[in-house]
Amino acid sequence: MNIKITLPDGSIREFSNGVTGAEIARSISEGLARNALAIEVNEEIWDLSRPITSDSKVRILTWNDAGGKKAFWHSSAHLMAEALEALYPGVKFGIGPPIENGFYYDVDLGGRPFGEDDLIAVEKKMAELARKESRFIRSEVSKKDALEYFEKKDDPYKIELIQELADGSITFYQQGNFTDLCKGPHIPHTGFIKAIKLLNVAGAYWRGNEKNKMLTRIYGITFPKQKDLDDYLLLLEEAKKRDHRKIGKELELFTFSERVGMGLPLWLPKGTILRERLEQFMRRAQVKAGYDPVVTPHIGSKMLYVTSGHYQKYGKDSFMPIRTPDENEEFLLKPMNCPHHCEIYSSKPRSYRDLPVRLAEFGTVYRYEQSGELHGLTRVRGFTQDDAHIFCRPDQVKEEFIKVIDLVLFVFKSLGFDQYTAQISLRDPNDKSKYIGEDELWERAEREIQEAADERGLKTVAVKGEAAFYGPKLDFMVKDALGRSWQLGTIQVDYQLPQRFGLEYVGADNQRHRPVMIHRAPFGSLERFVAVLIEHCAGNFPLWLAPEQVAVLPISERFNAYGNSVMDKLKSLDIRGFIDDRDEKIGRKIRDAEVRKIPYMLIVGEREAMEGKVAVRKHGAGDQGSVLLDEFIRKFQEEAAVPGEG
RNA sequence: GCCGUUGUAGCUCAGUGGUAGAGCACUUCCUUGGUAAGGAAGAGGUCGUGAGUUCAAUUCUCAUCAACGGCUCCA
Repeated sequence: MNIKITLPDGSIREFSNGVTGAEIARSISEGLARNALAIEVNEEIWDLSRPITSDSKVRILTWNDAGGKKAFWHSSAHLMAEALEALYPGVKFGIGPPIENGFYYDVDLGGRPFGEDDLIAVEKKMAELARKESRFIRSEVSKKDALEYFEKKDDPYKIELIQELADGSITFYQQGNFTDLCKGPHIPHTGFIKAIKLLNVAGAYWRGNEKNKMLTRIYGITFPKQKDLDDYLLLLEEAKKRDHRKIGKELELFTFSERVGMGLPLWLPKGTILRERLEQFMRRAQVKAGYDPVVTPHIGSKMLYVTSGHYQKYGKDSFMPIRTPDENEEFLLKPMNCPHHCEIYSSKPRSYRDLPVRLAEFGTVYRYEQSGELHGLTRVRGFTQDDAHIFCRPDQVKEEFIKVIDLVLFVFKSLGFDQYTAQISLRDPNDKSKYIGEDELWERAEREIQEAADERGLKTVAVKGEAAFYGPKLDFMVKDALGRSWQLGTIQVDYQLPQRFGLEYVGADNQRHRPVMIHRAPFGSLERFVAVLIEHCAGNFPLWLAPEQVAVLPISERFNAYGNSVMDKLKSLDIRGFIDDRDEKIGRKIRDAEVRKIPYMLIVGEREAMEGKVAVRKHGAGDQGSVLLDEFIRKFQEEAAVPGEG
């Protein structure tokens, strides 16, 4: 009896019942058969060797498919486990999944320390075992047999896992001398794994629970070709070079001080210029988009947060309240700006004609983050949000969403983030009790967010159950120059705060209505955004953002006077820069300016001084020849224009 | 918060149970040099902080703080 197999191109082929993925691949082409790692069967990923017994829609997966990589790395985790077992008999295994880049395995080495040398030894063993081309053999086992196997092996972690599985759904995979509880899928054999690198070791609690025993987590990555591994290691190196903490130090953008406190960034003069340029850019874009800037204090009465509900939910995780000496009133450092903005909204009666009201503030907020989570500028305890709250009628949500999406995309485009996606976080349809706000409002908002995103051609993934309890949201992810994803801006609908603060407007029907609130922050936080921007452009900021745009470099001290006159002229036009009038040779001055990533160097000597010219050198591009100073300024100002202006 | 690693000059890093060293940066002098490091001299550190062991601690032990790699968390 034959079965019908539908291929990705829509064509349907007949195969005999029990055909395997490997056979289907071979029927398509030898090349595909050689590169095939797994097969997607009706949206499930299977081993290539598993018989298909009913009409199915399939897709052969190779290294170029996410599913193929996943199987590859999952198999690599098993290979690592096999090597570990060979080298350290008695080792016990937790879980070993594939991750975004590679895989890990949590193991219990019985208290034995595990260091660099061990990583290399395991790597070697893995390579040796990979060459054996051991097949990954799937077998279905009964719960009883499964438990028996791991009891004999004395592996408490696997036993715990099996106990939670239903009988009849348990599968083992075996390759070489190693057998593991695993639902698969796996690549055909270990020989595909040609390049192996174990990256690092870290502690991780069994099942992520700190009450449990800490296991040793070994991270690794593998590739089908050595070249791929080399490229990946280069990428890691490049990422290290671009680390915003390193560049931030080198370019004197920001610093931290133990005396000030951890997670509290100090913006140095050059970093402040960068930050203020971004602020100004956003301020102007927001004025154009109909926002009203507001300013609110850094602290607020504890009652404000009791009203907002944040105190109840986060009070124990925030900085302790500040008490006044006389009345013993309590104040909190503000962890967000919305409650203050709600009070601004309710400072006077609002008519439906006034809506939407859009209140924007670069609000600095303070949140107590766990000490282990602090990281450069991306995770800090005090940061400034490019925050705004839109108070609108329910019928305006979609339109406002579209406007915010436009603003966010404008920001991304202006800063060179060409690749982005968005995640729509929706309610968990199985448990609506977790959320506040009326059903119809939710349904409408969720639908309208999707529509708004679609209308703007935004690539979105909708994830159910990820919404905040107070409303659905849209989060933006950008890909940086190295292909890494970062979560930046966010737009959130909120039904809760308007209710808690009793916000109202008078409708056309002369009745009181509750506005909907939209929280949004295109940058997210300036700190985090600057960090991402630094890593994206490797510290080579676009001209309009560069803290130092121009360096004037006199050939010798004899031309310092002319250099100064050039500098004065530039400064009078708000062009940022400095003159390097040190007693150094020109080669040295150029090198120093290049290292500092100054976009333009203006070299001035006898020839330039005579003719009122400057010799232009562009960072990273070299000598551009001499032009009249005015000519340079004209071109410079064109290039340095702030996006969205002029 | 938890586990692990680290902490020496402004930066990057050597080093030692007998109170410290390099390169770059800095200061001064020589040099006035045309597109990525000219030469010389000098200055600079209670070796993260506190305690303990020792005749003697930057070095060994413990505690503490911070950074880093993870885990957990994230309004």
